[in-house]
Amino acid sequence: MEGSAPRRTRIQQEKREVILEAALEVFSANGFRGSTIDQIAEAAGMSKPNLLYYFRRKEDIHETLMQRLLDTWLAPLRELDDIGDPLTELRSYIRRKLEMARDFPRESRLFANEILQGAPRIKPMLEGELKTLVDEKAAVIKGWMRAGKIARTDPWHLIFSIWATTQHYADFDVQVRAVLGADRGGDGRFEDAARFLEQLFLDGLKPKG
Amino acid sequence: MEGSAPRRTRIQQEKREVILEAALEVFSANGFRGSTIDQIAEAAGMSKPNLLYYFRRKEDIHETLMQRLLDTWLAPLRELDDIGDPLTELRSYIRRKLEMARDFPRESRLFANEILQGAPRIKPMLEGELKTLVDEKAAVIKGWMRAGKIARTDPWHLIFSIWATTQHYADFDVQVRAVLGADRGGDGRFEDAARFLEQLFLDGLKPKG
DNA sequence: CAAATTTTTGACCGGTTGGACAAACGTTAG
DNA sequence: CTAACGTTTGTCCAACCGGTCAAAAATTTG
Repeated sequence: MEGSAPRRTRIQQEKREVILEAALEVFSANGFRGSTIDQIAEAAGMSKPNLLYYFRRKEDIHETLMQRLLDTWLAPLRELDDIGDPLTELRSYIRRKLEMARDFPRESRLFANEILQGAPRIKPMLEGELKTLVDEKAAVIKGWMRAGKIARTDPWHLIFSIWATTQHYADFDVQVRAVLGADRGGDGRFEDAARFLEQLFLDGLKPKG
Repeated sequence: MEGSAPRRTRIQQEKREVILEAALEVFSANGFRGSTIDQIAEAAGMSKPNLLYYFRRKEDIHETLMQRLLDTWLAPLRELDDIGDPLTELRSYIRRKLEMARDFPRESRLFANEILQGAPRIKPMLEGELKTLVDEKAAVIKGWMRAGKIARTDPWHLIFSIWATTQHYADFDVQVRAVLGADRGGDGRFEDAARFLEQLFLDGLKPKG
């Protein structure tokens, strides 16, 4: 267990926020090893030793960032609710995830970076908390299938596909923009994506008989 | 333009292959900046100066790796053919991409790493060669839609969704395994994924009326 | 064989990086 | 004022990292 939360002055709280904001910017753009304390300190508008007064090690910043991220990151899935129309629930889950990709791309990339490197720092959480949550929601989805509310398929892979398709617009943003080009790669791309994903997940590609 | 290909001895060709194989392993696991020449040299079974005799700079290794990757990486999309049944064509494209995620996960992660960092080294290729290819195939898909062979939707986002869902099994492998757990996270996960994706892309989630 | 060429290595270098530290600075309370 | 406490900075260090270099070892060529 971790000891009780340390007492902090007002300045400490504020400066720590500034540092975390700066670190999110730097880490998500360069990865953990690709980022230097100096870069974060400069982005936070303070000297390196000053930064190290608030976070004693580079890893502490990353760890704090990751802990906060995970809470908000899984919130949409937690909201997936047994009551309410199944198709509507799934549709709004997809929409919420896509909105997060649009509004919090740095968080998405930070997470993607961590997973890509083999999740050295958060593997236990993936196998514990995350797995539990997904299993729980998979059971909910299975219930919908048994009730004939949605087509029978694999709930786990369904969740993976929602993660993959939505986060793609944050993690692979450069590629998406490059391929769509100047005209279609503007702000409208998220609405296009939302329309497409809704159709894909509800109706698939078969032409309407 | 680049000068003509340099003449190379047999040993040079072989050792360069060994180095590239080792570098793929190291780069895909740690990213470019997270990898050291020493790590690659050790994985290749040679000393650092010896490795630098074959590739004069760390970036040269990465560049060579990336050039090779892109050819094989886009091969499945190039094969997407106008002749033949549209749904069958798309189904086998998805299958091929999923097989690549299964058989070449390191290549997938190397690519993902590059894109995540903003594609500093391959952006021109994304905006040029890749965009051209995707636009071309999007036109093919649009033809299928006009002919009523598949449902009308956005071809570009359709391609994105295929990339996202298939590459997810390589790039986010740790997470997939963690969530599926010991029993379902084994070799069978790719077959489960194939079945799921086929159903998703063809029929969507609406229950059969 | 010997000469020429290619390959391998140990030693080294300059720059960067994460982090330590003590001293200085600022603020607040008595 | 002064003492106590929190904050900031300049300096420094050891480890690491990409890359050089000269010289040795191995291989190829004449």
